[in-house]
Amino acid sequence: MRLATWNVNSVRARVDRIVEFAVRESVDVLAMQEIKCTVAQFPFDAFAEAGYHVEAHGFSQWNGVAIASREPLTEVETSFPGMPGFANNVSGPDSPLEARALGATVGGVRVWSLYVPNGRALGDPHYFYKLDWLGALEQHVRQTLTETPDQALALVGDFNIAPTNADNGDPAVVEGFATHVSAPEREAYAALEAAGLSDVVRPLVPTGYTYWDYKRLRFPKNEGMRIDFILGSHSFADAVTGAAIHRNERKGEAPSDHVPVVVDLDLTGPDDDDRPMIF
DNA sequence: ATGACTAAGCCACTTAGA
Repeated sequence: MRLATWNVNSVRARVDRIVEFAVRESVDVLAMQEIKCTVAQFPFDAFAEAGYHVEAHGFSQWNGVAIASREPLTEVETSFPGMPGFANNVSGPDSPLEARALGATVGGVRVWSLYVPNGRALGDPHYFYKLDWLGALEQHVRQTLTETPDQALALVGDFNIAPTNADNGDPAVVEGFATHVSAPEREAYAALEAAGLSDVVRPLVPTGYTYWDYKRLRFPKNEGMRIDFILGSHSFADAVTGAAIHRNERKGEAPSDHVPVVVDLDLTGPDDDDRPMIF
């Protein structure tokens, strides 16, 4: 199975480009973030013509997540337990939920397409919302992997955190003055790893950014950030056979500011033929 | 000068992204 995640920054503005990529790269499951439309506005037909089922979740022009898959998606959820909402600068369990999470099962893998809140600025209500949101996500991962430790679980998407200084090449994003690189955000990311997940791309693709700001020639100067990740439980990580960051998707006509991140999985499990026969 | 991209909607300005 080939699984990809991509913050597409409006699915309607570049649907042809997205579907062409999925077909060209033989992507089986494509998790998307920032679809920037309602479910009613989603261009399902273009995906269906290319052989993809789609589950989409979006309320408005803001946020929105989706998963396209060649095989049908089951057990679809539009939030994880405890996920806080946000409206009118108030976050918490009583605020309306935003369209930032979509969970579905395919090929035995539980996939979450996630668009972690941006945070806007250090100290902004949205920043505390981001930290609360990540804390609830960690709790969900912890609970899932306590109940079913061998579940192939993947959290994929735009985490809006550069976990190390090497993941930030944008000179405007300065530690101590900007979101994405603050200690609490990095601690929230580390807590996901402590809960039993690992970045399955980094061992195979140690360097490279996944996002470049549209402004100030960030892409030609390669002043980007690595903020889009595929985090997997041990069963998922053990099945990974390859990974890629498709930097070329930042080029050309009307690109997203993010590029796709892809992993290949061998989910057939241990080969019985390799084991000694015991009578 | 801290600005100068992009997308969507109450569409010619505002909000949001990061």
